[in-house]
Amino acid sequence: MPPPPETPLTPARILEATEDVLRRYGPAKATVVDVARALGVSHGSVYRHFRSKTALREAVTARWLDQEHDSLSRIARAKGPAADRLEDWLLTLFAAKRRKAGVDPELFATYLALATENSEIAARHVETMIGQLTTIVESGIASGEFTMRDARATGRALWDATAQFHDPVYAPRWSEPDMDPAFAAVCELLLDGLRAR
Amino acid sequence: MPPPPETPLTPARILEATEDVLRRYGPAKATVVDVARALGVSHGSVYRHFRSKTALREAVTARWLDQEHDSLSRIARAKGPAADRLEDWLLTLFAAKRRKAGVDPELFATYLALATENSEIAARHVETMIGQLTTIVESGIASGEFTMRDARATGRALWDATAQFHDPVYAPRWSEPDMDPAFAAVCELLLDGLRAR
DNA sequence: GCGATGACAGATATTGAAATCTGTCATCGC
DNA sequence: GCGATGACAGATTTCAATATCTGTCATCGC
Repeated sequence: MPPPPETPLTPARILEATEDVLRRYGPAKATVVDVARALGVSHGSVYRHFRSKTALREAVTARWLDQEHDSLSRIARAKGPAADRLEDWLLTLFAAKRRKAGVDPELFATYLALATENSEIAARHVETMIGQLTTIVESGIASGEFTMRDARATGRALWDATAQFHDPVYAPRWSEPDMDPAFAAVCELLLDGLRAR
Repeated sequence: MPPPPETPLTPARILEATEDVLRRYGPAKATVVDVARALGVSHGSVYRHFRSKTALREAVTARWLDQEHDSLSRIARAKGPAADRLEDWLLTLFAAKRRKAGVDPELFATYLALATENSEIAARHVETMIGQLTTIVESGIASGEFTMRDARATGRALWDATAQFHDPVYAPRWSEPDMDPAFAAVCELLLDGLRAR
């Protein structure tokens, strides 16, 4: 542990340290005191920037989830047939979640904990995701590919129907061998359903 | 606690007592000693009929899950359009799960525990359910309503896509107000997908 | 003045000793 | 002979004492 460096204590530095601590100890063991120690400050100083330990965890998780949003929203707003973009979007989401669960298990566990507790952050993430699905559905309606009335209800239905492939509670199954065909089958069924309208 | 009645100790009586004990204490607190006490015998006698505590829990849960199978399989094998029967089947399944979660929370918790541990019993239940879905899909193919190649893969996809409405990990959400429209939206989407083929 | 500090109270987690439970089996009584 | 028993070993759970953590705030030093 280095002595306090002369850089000022900022929310960004605290988040960085929190992420490290969470990765090292996991959400069950990581403490605010650990974070302060990693930064070479007292834990009181951390509380100057974040209201509570929960707020810290949420800020880290929000940042972590945001990485995902960018590439997905690019797909959602791209050109081409809505059905193709939808499939691409779902596949990319599934791949990203699977990668995160494997590569960053402790941060993934943090996210799972938030999701289980019905955190505001998790709810917001879901809303963002459904919003992007809705965008794709709307563009499909605009282009005449789809004809349903309520794009948002359809976006939510797509989100619900693919829960197995993005809800963190299912992460333990994502490494099973038959997940890819299962995903493909659900995807195909849903796309057929959309085109039918 | 009545003294040992003169009835012989049978697996059926033990299951009955186990169910009572599970309902009273819940899966976390119920012990084999409790079951034996309820029957007025020593716990060694219970082990004469069931290999382990796990085997007991599984036998109780299997019996409990079987109640569901009958009415569902009647729907699966009934006459009429496959799409209607499928909707009926899914709706009945959802209603049954929701009812059990509310009326019998301790036995439901036992089932949830088994499902979480990847128990053989839970896997068998899933196979039975997918089998019934496959039956409906096959009858739809036979009647010309549907035209997909692989009925079983479709059955599995239907099961996966409706996980939110039957997987016990989602039970806490089943009492939320927007579950019924969400179910209807997913159902409609899936049925459209089937008819499209 | 202002951010940082560390002592503090109450809440939560850890620990280790004691109690209970699971599963086995030699023995009992009918 | 045969199902039932209860003592037993090892695993697991409980419980209470202890330690650590969270969140606050009066005080410090720059």
